[in-house]
Formats: sequence, C-alpha cells, structure tokens
Amino acid sequence: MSFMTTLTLTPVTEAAACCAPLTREALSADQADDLARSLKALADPARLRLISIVAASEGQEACVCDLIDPVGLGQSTVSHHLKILMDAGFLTRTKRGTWAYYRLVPGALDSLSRLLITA
Amino acid sequence: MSFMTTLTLTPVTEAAACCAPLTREALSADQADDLARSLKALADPARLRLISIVAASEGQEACVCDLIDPVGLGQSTVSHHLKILMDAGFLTRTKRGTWAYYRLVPGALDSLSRLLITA
DNA sequence: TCCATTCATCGACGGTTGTCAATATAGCGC
DNA sequence: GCGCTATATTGACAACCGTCGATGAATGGA
Repeated sequence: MSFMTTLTLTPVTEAAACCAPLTREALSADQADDLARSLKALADPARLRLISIVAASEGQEACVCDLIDPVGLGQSTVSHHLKILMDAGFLTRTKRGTWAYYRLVPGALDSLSRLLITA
Repeated sequence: MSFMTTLTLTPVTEAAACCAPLTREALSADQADDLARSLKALADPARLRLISIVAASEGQEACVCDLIDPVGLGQSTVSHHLKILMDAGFLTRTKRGTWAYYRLVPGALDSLSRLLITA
C-alpha cells in the first residue's frame, strides 16, 4: 500500500489533457481507470472540504494546522487526505519552516470538470 | 444496506442546483457529503465506461445486454453498477418488454461539472 | 543541547465496496 | 402452462478505505 502512491501517480491534468469528454465516445479501459482515480481522490467529504477551505483561504493557501479544526478530524487523518489530494494532482505542498502550506494546482479541477461536460 | 438506496438518495441535480462552486467558499459538512456521494457514484472505471457507452449509443440508450460484453463483467455486476448510477441520478431506466433501457439524465453530468469549476 | 511544535508515517481496526455465483422475478413465444 | 430469455436481487468473500493513536523526523527557540 505504501508504494502505491509513487507508482500509480497519474495527475489529473495529464488524465484530462488528452481526450474527449466522457460522453463523446466510449472510454477505453485505461482512460476509465485514470479518470476514476482522479474522481476517487475527490469523492470524500473531508477532502472536498479541505479543497474548498484551501481555495477560500488568504492567498489561496493553508497550513495543516489551519485545516484540522474546520474538518474536525485528527491531524494524521488530515495529513493522509492531503497526501491523496497531492498524489492525484489537485494540491501542492510548500514547506516553510515547520509549516507545510497547501495550495490548489491551478488548472486541475477545471480540466477534470471539462471531462464531465456533455458536449 | 439494502434500504440505503431509498433513504439517502440525493440526486446530482439537487446537490448541484443550490450552490456556489467548490472553490468559492468553504463547503458545509452537508454539502460536502452530498457532493462526495455524487462523485463516488462516478468514481469507478466500470461505471464511467457504462456511462460513456450509453451516451455514445444509438438514440443515447442501451440495454443491459449491450453493456455486459464491452465492460467485461458479470451480468449481476453490471446491473449493480447501473443501479448505483440510477440512485445517484445519472441514469434512468425504461423497461420495454424483457429489456431494460438505460439513458443519461440530461443535465446531471453538467451540473456536477459546474460545481468543480474554479470560478 | 534540550524541549516544544508541526507535520508525516506506521500499524491496527471496523466499515465499505466490487465482484461473483446462485437464485428470484417477470415478460414472451410456443 | 412450459420453457426461454433478460434483469434484478441476494449472500458471500476478499480487497480497499477512512479513522485513530502512537511514533518518527525536522525545524526553531530558550
């Protein structure tokens, strides 16, 4: 399980960059796998809230300590969710001192969104 | 587990109808739950392929028997996935004779897509 | 140097999920 | 009615996921 994150990494931007929307033509198995991986990273209430809090924060960034109370989960759980969102290409991390600041990857959500549109 | 489908049904259109995109302001816990439920219904390779096949079919509809071979899963598994997509509000079913024809719910994917856009 | 703080990682646990085979339901033709 | 076909439902099982507490790693201050 621990090695999975380094192997199957297929950032949203890459998965979304290539191809026609979901409803244009039948998806290949590989395309479906990639898209499902991106969606799965998003398909959790805690992770959705993390993203929305980061996006709504000052300077579009937030450190872990700012995120723990709002989502009401343990620190290790929050770190875990942030890692999943990073691996999927939705967030980036910048360390400054002891703090880790998370920030939205600019086009990530949009390119995923574009894939869902029924052309 | 069996009663869950009739209880927690919150179709995409409803979940998406109300509110600002993910990144406009922090999501409430309830909003996050609803959105996560919709995304989770979509976050599976088999279900994504089912949707794309239905959308790309003649007259935008397909019966179960047309879907089994393309996705390469058992009949009961396909029925199961179709049910999940129906409960989530992405598909509708019409029975004609012994056949069950599935069809995309017109605005469903689009309203979900709109929620993901970074305004 | 030592301690406090911030964050990541590990190990464990219960709950959920995807899949199948088997069975049930229901419509159609004979 | 009988059998055949198309779907849905059930029950079971392995794999995965979200959560926690505990531990580890790194930074900064006294």
